[in-house]
Amino acid sequence: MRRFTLYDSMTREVRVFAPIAPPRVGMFVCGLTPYDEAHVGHARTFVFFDVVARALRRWGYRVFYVQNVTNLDDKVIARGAELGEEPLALAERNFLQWRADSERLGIRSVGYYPYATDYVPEILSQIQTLIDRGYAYPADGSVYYSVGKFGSYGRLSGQRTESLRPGARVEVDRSKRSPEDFVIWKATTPGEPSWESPWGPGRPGWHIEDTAITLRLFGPRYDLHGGGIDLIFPHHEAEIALAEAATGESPLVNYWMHSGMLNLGGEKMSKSLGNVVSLSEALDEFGPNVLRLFYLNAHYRSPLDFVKGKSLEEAREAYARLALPADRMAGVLSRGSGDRSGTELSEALAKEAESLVDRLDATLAEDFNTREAIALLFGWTRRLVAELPRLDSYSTDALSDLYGPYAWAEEVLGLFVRGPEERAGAWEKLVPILVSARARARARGDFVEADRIRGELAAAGIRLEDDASGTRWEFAGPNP
RNA sequence: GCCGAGGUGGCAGAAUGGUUAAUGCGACGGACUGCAGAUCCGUUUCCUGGGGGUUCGAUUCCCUCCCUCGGCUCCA
Repeated sequence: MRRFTLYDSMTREVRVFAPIAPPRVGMFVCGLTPYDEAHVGHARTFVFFDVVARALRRWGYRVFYVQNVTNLDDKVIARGAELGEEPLALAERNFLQWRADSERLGIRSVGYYPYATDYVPEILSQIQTLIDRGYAYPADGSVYYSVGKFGSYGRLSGQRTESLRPGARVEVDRSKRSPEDFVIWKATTPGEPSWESPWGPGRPGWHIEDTAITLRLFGPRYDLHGGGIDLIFPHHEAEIALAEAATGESPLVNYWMHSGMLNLGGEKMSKSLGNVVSLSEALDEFGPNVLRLFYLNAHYRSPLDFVKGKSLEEAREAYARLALPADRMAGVLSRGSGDRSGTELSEALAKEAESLVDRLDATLAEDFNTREAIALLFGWTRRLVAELPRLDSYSTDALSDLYGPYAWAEEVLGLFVRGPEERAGAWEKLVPILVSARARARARGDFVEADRIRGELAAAGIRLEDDASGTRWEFAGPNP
């Protein structure tokens, strides 16, 4: 297992990671509330934690990555009412859309997506325990957590309850004994999905679902908890209070990681501000590689600015440059069947490729510095551009060695993902026929015909490039 | 008001107690081209929000102020 460090939001310092029961790592990240489509801001967080899980696995840890789904809450119910859709069905629909999008984005590291509503028995028993221990009280059919009872409340966020502004953004609930208390079981009104409970029909509050899930799956303590930085208060604070009060064990989580927000024009991207760009939309236009490069091109804790019509366009240019040698090599390797003989790599270059992979791991192992890793990859691309003209002459082994740093990025960063059509055989046979027809047209000076062929191919997503050695072709546009 | 994260070139965005402060985008000039594109070569740019302190030396550590963003009880 490789040693690595990460910034722990609880201690506010960079710490060496040590799992409770190596090589196993329990990792929990707060997922979506699927009351609507996911947007490019959500995806930043999940791409980052995907990289964390990928890296840990590469480094020898056995990661069980759980990401919950808040498939029922006020927003889901409200949106359902708006659309005339059953709340749970609405959540299911949006969640499946999210799964499809995250699949396209290359997020495949999550082992389990538990639904909040599948953990109602665990939630009810945790609530009972909290009541028995004096940390929670029923009122008007709901149950509230008594924040004042939990001594270390506020440790993660640095918030002191006395300095909070009750009702700053959310209306104060009159059934609470104290304004900082939060609901863990919510009495339902007729027509809403509900479960029987000792306190009457109701549904789970937001904060408690996560601890019910992690207590069940990981036990009272686990290794890593992640989420957007906007969740620190109150959500993560509440998780700590709920779990530690219920189990009597501390700390609930050994390492807290929070990723920065994606801002749009300096503001947080959110539905209420109406400045969202949906993830599906962005994927359709730019593909996963461009999006991932854009996200990972900043440090995960920094706020990142998203400028519509600019950010992803820039990332697309940058990706095109970064991927040029990688795509060429992948093309050469996939076209041939079996091992090709050819020029072998000079020892110096082979060594360079190998040591670069080490440096990439080392860079990422320092609090997941994806930006530095990408800068190193650009360096490799610069290095290989010189090899471009003679790429075809290298042996399979040599090409694999040269591809090493890109393979690393593919494994850990999820870049250089290629879609199935790039491997589809038909194009490989048909495009060269058209390319040679165009070459003949050019040779006899019929540029109208030559440009027509190039134009038609471009429309079909095939880009032609002429250089000294002839005409190359490749797939243009976003990779799916 | 309180808590937290940030403030680096035209833009995005890294890093470091000490030579030219990375990388990418953009722009400009040149090579190449039937044209285009890609590519190559070259040029272009920040003394790191303001002030003070520590130090031989700070952009980096400390203090203070300003600004931006997030949170302040169901936001990734």
